[in-house]
Amino acid sequence: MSIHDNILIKIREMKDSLTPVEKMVADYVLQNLEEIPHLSIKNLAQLTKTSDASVLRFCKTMGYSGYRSFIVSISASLGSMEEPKDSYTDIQPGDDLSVIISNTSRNNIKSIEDTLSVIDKNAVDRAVQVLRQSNRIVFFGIGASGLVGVDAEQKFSRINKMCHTYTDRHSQLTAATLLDKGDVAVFISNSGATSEILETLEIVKKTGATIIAITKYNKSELADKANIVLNISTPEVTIRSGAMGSRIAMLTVIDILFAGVASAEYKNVKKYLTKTHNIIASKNR
Amino acid sequence: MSIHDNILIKIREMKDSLTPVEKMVADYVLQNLEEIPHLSIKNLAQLTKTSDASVLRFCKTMGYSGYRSFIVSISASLGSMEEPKDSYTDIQPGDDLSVIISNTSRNNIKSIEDTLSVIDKNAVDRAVQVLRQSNRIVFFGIGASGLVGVDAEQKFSRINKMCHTYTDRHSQLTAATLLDKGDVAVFISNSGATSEILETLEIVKKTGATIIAITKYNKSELADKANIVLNISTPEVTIRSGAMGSRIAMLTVIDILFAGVASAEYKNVKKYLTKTHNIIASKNR
DNA sequence: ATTATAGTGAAATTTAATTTCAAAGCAAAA
DNA sequence: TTTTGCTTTGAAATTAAATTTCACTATAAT
Repeated sequence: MSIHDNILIKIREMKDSLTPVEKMVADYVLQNLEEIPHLSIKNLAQLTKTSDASVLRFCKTMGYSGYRSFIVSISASLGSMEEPKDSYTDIQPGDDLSVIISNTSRNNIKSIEDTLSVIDKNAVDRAVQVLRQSNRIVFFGIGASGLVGVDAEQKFSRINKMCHTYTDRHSQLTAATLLDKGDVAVFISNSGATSEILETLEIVKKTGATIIAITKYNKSELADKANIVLNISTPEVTIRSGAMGSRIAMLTVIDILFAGVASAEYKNVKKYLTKTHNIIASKNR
Repeated sequence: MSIHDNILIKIREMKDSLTPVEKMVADYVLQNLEEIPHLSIKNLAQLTKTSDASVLRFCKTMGYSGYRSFIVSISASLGSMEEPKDSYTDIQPGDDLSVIISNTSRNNIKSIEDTLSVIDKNAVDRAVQVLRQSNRIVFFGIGASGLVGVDAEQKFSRINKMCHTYTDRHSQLTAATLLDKGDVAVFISNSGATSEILETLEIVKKTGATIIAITKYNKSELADKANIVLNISTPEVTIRSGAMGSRIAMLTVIDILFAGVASAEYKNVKKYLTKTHNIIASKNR
């Protein structure tokens, strides 16, 4: 039994196959995880209104060799439970460079981690289906989000998907008008409230194209009107530091979509990827 | 004493103020961390060729109330030690979507973490100085790296730095010719061997502008010829999945440079950031 | 040389963990 | 309904572990 198995999960899983008294112990343990390691078996028996023999039986049933190794395992699980994640840390004036380096990196990492935890797997699934079946894909994004769109275009082009990115109001409006039922419009906007994006959104709505939104986890007009919403989590420290985290999260969502499509259509996609990779490699000799 | 204090560190710190016998125990514990939680105090006394009383004294000296709570703390520390980080994982055809989601995210996270560990703080320091003192900054990158350059341009523009990005061979060559002593050229290239980039590099070399390279940790012509090299670490699974990780690492390096410059010049920079933020916000009402 | 003092382990004591066993509960069979 | 066999349970007995006490040793200071 590995040290990294979380005991909480294990207890919950086993709970159904426990005897009534064992279940009482299980419940108490789950409710009072933190204090368990400091209790003696007798203490725990009293607290659960059972007997020490029953507590020990519980430990054995859970697969431990005795009370001691049960305690050890609980402690390890407690230790591995993520410590209260430090929140995003804005860069302060005059910060030491090594602090800047580590904070910046950590913020970016956290942005990915948090996105992973808010993203709706089901929505990703639908998005991948829609992208696969689409005639063509257009990406809409302004500013930093526009860059994410360009990145997406580069990726999806490599597997021979018809796609294009529009990064300014004018071309977005034009492109939006020309969309059709079988098309997919991917809107990329952290706030979900960028005025240009909303303008374009209105027009796309009328065309019947499927709308995918990549936007922060929050109510927004964009999120409301999209057919599929892919949420990202982003640091709230963007004001001074210039929207650093959100691109990273957005790019990760793009990566996921791309990987989802590429993996599902691997047979076809493989030859494209090899070809596009080779041409670039040969040019770089 | 928090559960999240790492005991290894604590023992090492205290080691000097321990008695000889206690030190023997400390050494054994450090050498055999994993097995300690399963030993009784008598076992440990035998293994360290001391007595149970001494082992207990050791625990007390370390600040624990007894052997039991010492064990609990060791277990917690063991639990919190990061499990062996899995390496980059390529996406396989037909992978389950949730696997794709988590692998993609993890690869991106790992790319940042690894970059953090290979990056040379000193080089970053010099890069920040150079960027601050420069008349203007130009970014050179092709393809995905070009996007990173554009991102950098967006950022540095916001703090009123003269800068521009060139993403194709033609405009790069043109811009390179016009560089001067006080200028900085930032080359962004994962391989460090992109032919267009090397062409441009030759020209920049002659102008006397300072050359910063953002490139993977490896020998390369670019790394050789640059004045300052900022290394990134990138997954080696790029062939099929389309250079996913490296952008993220590159963007993080850009973030670091930007934060470094912005933090050092905070007084001036603050008003720019506020202004640029406000104008965008007001437009989005 | 003598006296503190800190460090140590053996033995004694206390406490905790484990095992054993008999009683209680309960369901299926007679 | 009663009997039988099985499971569950806690009290008591046993064993093991942790803690305390205390006397001995070595070393440094007087």
